[in-house]
Amino acid sequence: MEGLVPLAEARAAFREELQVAADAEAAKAKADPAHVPAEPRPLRRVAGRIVQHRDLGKLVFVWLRDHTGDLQVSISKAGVSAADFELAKALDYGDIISTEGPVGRTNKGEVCVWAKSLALQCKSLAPPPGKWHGLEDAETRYRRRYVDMWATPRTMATFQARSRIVSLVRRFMESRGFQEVETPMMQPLAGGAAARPFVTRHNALDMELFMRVAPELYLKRLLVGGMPRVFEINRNFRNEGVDRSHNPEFTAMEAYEAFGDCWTMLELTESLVHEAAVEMAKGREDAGPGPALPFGELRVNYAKPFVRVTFGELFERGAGFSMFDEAKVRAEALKRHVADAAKLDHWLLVEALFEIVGEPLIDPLRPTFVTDWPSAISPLTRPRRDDPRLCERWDIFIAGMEVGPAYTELNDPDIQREKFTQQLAGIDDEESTFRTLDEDFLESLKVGIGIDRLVMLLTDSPSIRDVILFPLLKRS
RNA sequence: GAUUGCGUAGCUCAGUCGGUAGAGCAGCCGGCUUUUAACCGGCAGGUCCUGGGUUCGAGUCCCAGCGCAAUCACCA
Repeated sequence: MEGLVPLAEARAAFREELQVAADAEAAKAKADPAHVPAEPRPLRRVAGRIVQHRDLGKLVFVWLRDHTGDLQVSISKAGVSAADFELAKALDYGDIISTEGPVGRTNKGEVCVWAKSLALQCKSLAPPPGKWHGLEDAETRYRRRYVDMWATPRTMATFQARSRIVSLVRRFMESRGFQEVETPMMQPLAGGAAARPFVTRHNALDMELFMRVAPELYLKRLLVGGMPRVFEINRNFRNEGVDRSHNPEFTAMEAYEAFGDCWTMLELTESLVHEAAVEMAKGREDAGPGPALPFGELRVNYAKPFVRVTFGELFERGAGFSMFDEAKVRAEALKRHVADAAKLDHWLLVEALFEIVGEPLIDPLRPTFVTDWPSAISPLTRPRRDDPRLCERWDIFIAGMEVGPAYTELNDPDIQREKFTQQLAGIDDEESTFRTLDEDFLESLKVGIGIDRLVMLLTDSPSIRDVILFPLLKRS
């Protein structure tokens, strides 16, 4: 601790009446480049964490950082008390100080608060990570996010963007007449999606419980109970693998509307994603018209309308033959070494082939709705009246990622049960355990949007761990 | 779960053919009143991820384990 301000001194400097009159960004805006501050120049009181410290002898420059950005403060020996100047020289990276003084500029034009006084608010005891590399080690960034947040400005910006997006989604859904609800995270049966659940248990009730894989079953019950339009923004938990676009817990917005159809939900999703992109494009120099936002090497254009293409058309373009041609589908599946191709049902082969030959044809630069999925692989979805082989379901793909599905819920209990059982016949036992039959029926339409993936796309984040504050890691 | 890569100072990284553990920044001491990765002089700083093995000698080669990353599988 040599050279550091003694703890007792730091504690003495901690003043409860701290008043932050203006944050760093406000002070900077006050000092418009063209504007010469009138005398007497306005005093600003600012506080922040020190991210630069240059001691020139009788003049000390520091940069303060808060959630809005960085601001320079200059402390001259002649401008402050002897004690304050000693403090200024002893400051370390990571310390939090408050200071007060007139806003001005340095000879080099840098906006700057010329300190008249300063106070240490919080002493940093641990050496911070590098001042210009930021924190680059992924493991440290995820495990010690609170360090990453101030050491890496982009991290702070990403999570501020996430808050804005979630807020926008909530306001958007409310403006469309949807009511926000909360449904159980711990469920006696994990239903609503074909996924492996986490198992937990309630001791007093001596009861096995599952962390939900989807809110679907409960949201539908709310429709049965008389709420016509509901949505929930909350976590789902799936006991599956982890990769760049999968975290064991993830946030989804799921919405249900009674008596709607899936084409109105398509328009709603299109507008929602578009508006979120417009919000993110604000004040961004790298955003183009549309708006177009960068995602890695791509520039995704969110201009309305989004691309619409049918499942069958994509399949046929990729495979070279119709998905209804059972012989060709089977031959192609065998040729491409689809797992268990000999045993699987025709439509499960179509589904597998679609992923191989169809999905790659989707333009990653344009949000794309893939519509009219085969009924046989969507057992809970209402078939189209004009062609019952197809159903009222779409999925939206952006930059090669599946962001969310929507479908019209089947409301005939007998047909549903029959198709469900039928589909299970083509699936191995372990997986079928976790497909739970839905017992509540009402005509409705559903949409689910993966919030994490949407945030990834709109903030140009390559990994889902970059948009989740505390992603799951193994114990170190 | 499988494959591949990575793990060296607080941070970012070098480390050659197996031969005394290195740099920049951060830290400490000194100097400097307009710096923008400030600069100048000096000092200090190591469980080379962990455990075995080969060798006269291992950061380096071999085996096992742990963690992270990418790809694949599962899934959204």
